[in-house]
This record gives sequence, structure tokens and C-alpha cells, in this order.
Amino acid sequence: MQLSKSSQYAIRILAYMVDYKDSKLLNATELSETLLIPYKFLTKIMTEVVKSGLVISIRGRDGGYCFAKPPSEIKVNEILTIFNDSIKDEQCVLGIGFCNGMCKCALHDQWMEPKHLMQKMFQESTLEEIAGRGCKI
Amino acid sequence: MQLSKSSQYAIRILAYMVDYKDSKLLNATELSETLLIPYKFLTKIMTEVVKSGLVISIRGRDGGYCFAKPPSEIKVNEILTIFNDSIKDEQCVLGIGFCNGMCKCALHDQWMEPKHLMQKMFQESTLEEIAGRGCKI
DNA sequence: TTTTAATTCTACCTTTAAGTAGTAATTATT
DNA sequence: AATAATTACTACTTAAAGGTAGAATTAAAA
Ligand code: SF4
Ligand code: SF4
Repeated sequence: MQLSKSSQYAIRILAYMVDYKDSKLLNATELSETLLIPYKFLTKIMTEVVKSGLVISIRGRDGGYCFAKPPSEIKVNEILTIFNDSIKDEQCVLGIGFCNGMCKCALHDQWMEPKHLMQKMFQESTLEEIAGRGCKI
Repeated sequence: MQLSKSSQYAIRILAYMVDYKDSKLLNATELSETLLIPYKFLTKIMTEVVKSGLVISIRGRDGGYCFAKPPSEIKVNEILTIFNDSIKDEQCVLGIGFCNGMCKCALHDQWMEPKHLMQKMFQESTLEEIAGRGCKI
């Protein structure tokens, strides 16, 4: 019952980057050290994030990462989508897979509410919003 | 964002068993075939469920499984506990791990509500209840 | 133009979850 | 007592997630 490490790390990275969105590029070494995320894993993840279009990377000396669009316009769900962790409508706790109106599994009714809350949480929260709360780790 | 296969299967198996709780023992072959769960995996899972004390197994010819206590007294959460899938209070979407009141992660506040709903769902639902709903797969 | 610091690419390694195989132990039936 | 049908045990295999290594590429700065 957790997001994948890739999604977890990506959210933390981008949330951290919000604070520097107008000031400077953040490079992988700095992100890795302050967020305590393995450097090589971080770069692998960020390469995917860059390919998704959320972030721009500048290669070479003095390079780093910055947002491709304002973090106020980036929904958390967009990050999850990159790693295929977005919660789909048909996704079930029990993961049976053939969930339609006809045949629902034993926990279906009670699962709907927390599922929708999580979908809402991910689809409506922007990076800007969540970065404003909590501490920066 | 899903339960482990072990927990998923165990819930389905026990929910199915509720319908036969007073009539007969159910054996692994029958459970495996009707629930489409790999036989060898099913027996492995059931051995753990038996060890947990929720279910009794009768070995040898005409053997099988039956409940050790009425399914109306078995909470879904007891099943999850066997496979270490129970949702702990300190468990986070972002899984950072040092979640205390002092330092909360970016999604903490929004995560609390669905988390509590899921905990409630698992801790309060009995096998009897969930078996009454949905179809038997 | 060389050096240096950065990302990206390709490939691999490690750990965990999921699943399989074979055999031993147990028990009712014949 | 032998047989057949059942669970339990031990060990292995496979697949996926998580993580690492090293070289290639890029671009600023000296
Ligand atoms: S029946 Fe409902 S709870 Fe079960 S798998 Fe389908 S959507 Fe999920
Ligand atoms: S701060 Fe809250 S949401 Fe984040 S890991 Fe801790 S408990 Fe979970």
C-alpha cells in the first residue's frame, strides 16, 4: 500500500525544487545529498521526469534541472503517471482485475471512498501547494 | 498502491470459505480451481493462515480447511497482519519513514483521511460482512 | 582548445515478491 | 496393511523493483 520508490522520490525532489524555482538550477549531486536519495537512482528518475516534459535539464557544466512550467500548474498526479503509479478507476485493493458494475469484489463498496480521496488528492494537488506544507525532505 | 498478492488471495479465499463455514471442509484443489489461484501458491499462503490461528487444517484424506473461529469475529485486518500488510499509523504515501508530529512530509495532511478510512475499512470489516457483498471471486 | 562539471545512455547487480517442484507427513478408506 | 488423498516442509526458479557502474555526451569556463 505505498507508491513506488520512483514516485516517492520524484515527488520529494520536485517538491524540494519548488523553493528554488526562480533562483537557480539544481543539480543531481545537490539533490541527492540534501534529499538523501542515491545519486545514480536519482539521475535515472530525473531522466524520466525530463522526458515526460515536466522538467527541463541543462547538460554540461553549471547544468541542472528546472521546471518546464510553473509548479503551480503541475499536479502531483502528473508525476505518478510517469511511473505508472496513477490510481486508475478500475484499480482494486484486491487487484482482481475484472471490476465492472456487474461483478464486484468483497471489499468494493468500502474501497471506493478512500480510492476517490486518493485520486482527488493526487489529481488536484499542485506541486506548489504541497511544497508549501510540511518540511522539505 | 495495492495489497500484496498473498493478502489479496488470502482475503478472497477466506471470503469464499464463509459460504461453506458450516457445511464442509474446503480443500486446496477446490479452492485453487474455483478461485483461479495457483495451487502451490495457495497452499503456501494457507499454511501461513493456519499458523496464524484463523483457520484450522485437517490433513490427510478428506482433509481441508475450516475456520478456527466464526467469520463474524474475524476482521479483515487480521488477515493483512499475517502478511505484514496492515496499514500502520506511521505509514506514509511517501514512505519517508520519520513521520512524527514535528516534521511531516508534503502530502501528510491530505494523506491522513484516506489512510484512516482504509484502516477503518480493514479493522472494522469482518469476513462475514464482506462475504455477504460482491460476487464470490 | 583543453579541462571540468554536468546530464544521459547502456548495461549490469541486488533484493524482494511471486510462483513452482518435489518430497515428507498425516489420515480416511479399502 | 496398503492405498489414496490431503496438508506441510524445504528448496528452488522467475519476474519486477530498486539500485549501481562506467562510459558517452554536452556545454561552460579557463
Ligand atoms: S470489485 Fe471493486 S474493489 Fe474489487 S477489484 Fe474491482 S474495483 Fe476493486
Ligand atoms: S509526514 Fe505524513 S504523509 Fe509523510 S511519510 Fe510521514 S505520515 Fe506519511
